[in-house]
Amino acid sequence: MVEGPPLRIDAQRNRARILDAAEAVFAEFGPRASTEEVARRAGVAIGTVFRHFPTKDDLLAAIMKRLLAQLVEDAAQRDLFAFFAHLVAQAAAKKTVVDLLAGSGVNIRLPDAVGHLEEAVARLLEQAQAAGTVAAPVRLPEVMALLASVSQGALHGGWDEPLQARTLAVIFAGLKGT
Amino acid sequence: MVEGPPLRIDAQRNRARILDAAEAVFAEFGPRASTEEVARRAGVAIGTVFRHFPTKDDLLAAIMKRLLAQLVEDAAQRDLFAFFAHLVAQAAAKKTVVDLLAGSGVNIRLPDAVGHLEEAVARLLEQAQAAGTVAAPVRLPEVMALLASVSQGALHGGWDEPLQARTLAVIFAGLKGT
DNA sequence: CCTGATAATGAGTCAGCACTCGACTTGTGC
DNA sequence: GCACAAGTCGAGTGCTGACTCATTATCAGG
Repeated sequence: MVEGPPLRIDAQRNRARILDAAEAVFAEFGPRASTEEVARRAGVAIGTVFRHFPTKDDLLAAIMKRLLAQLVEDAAQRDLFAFFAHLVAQAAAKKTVVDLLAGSGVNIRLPDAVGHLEEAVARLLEQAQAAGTVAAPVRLPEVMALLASVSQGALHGGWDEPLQARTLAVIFAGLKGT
Repeated sequence: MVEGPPLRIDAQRNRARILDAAEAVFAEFGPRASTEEVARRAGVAIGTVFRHFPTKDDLLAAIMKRLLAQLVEDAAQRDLFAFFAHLVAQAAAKKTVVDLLAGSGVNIRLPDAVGHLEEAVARLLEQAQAAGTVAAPVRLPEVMALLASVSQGALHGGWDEPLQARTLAVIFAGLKGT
């Protein structure tokens, strides 16, 4: 993360446009969408995309980082159950995050960004256990696993709202324990 | 499913080899693996693969059908909980089934094969509810959703055995109800 | 302004992969 | 055996998509 001299303002603007376009495109078509499509939607030549992100994976990594940061913020504003529901509801709209949470496909490692999300969820878990809405023996790893699973499922399965609710109900009951 | 005249025996043998190779290759690399690799591992020229399966999707569909049939059989020999555990344990070894259960990526429709699996799971669910190990209000769709989710999660997350157990414990508790 | 550095452009390169097809080989019925 | 349909072979085709680079346009400091 070495910072050279600051970017020229047109470069900053393009960089931002590219990130926005990439987020939209990858959300719509998944990570397999072409870089050209991103460039087109950003209103920029393809060379420009590669000047800012030398590799497609770099571009992916950049938007993942943004999306994860967003998730951390979302987590801070909800309790554990609401966060689950939020993730599921958003899953379809955010193919990319979900795919990342799953570590699927692309060659990306964002250990610290994921770490921050884990911390946020850890806090929610503590609160829930303090409030007695989640049983004591439940630990963070299985909560993360369930979050990842359920968002994957929701994404690929295209669950409708009632199904979301019923599936989450089972998981919530499980977290609460007997 | 119109059957022409029976295949020559060498053709039958090659067809079987191709299916086996495809199952192995796609399990290892996912559906993105190249058809050439399948041909290589089957010890067959690429043209032969395409003679038997005019399209890559046809090949995918064929092995999916086999794998689903296998799953139905597995289901018949277990109770619902054991079947969950079985799926999770196998997930990593069977990228393809899981991806199919999810309907992800490839253009395949195998409605009846999936239907059979649903029937099998429905039977397990009935039994479990009769035995009181699953709460009455739980319905088939959420059970299927959980199966799909958890196998996705296990696949992409690379869970180790203790994590599998703990995650399943939460879900089982949820199914059993309060 | 002017000028050097910085950025944008987009046609072009290269590699991978699904799929084709004409030449060749092999099983099969007589 | 023989003839011919059925099957196999694998180099070739076309397309897609990541990435490059010489040229051109734009910014920023003096």
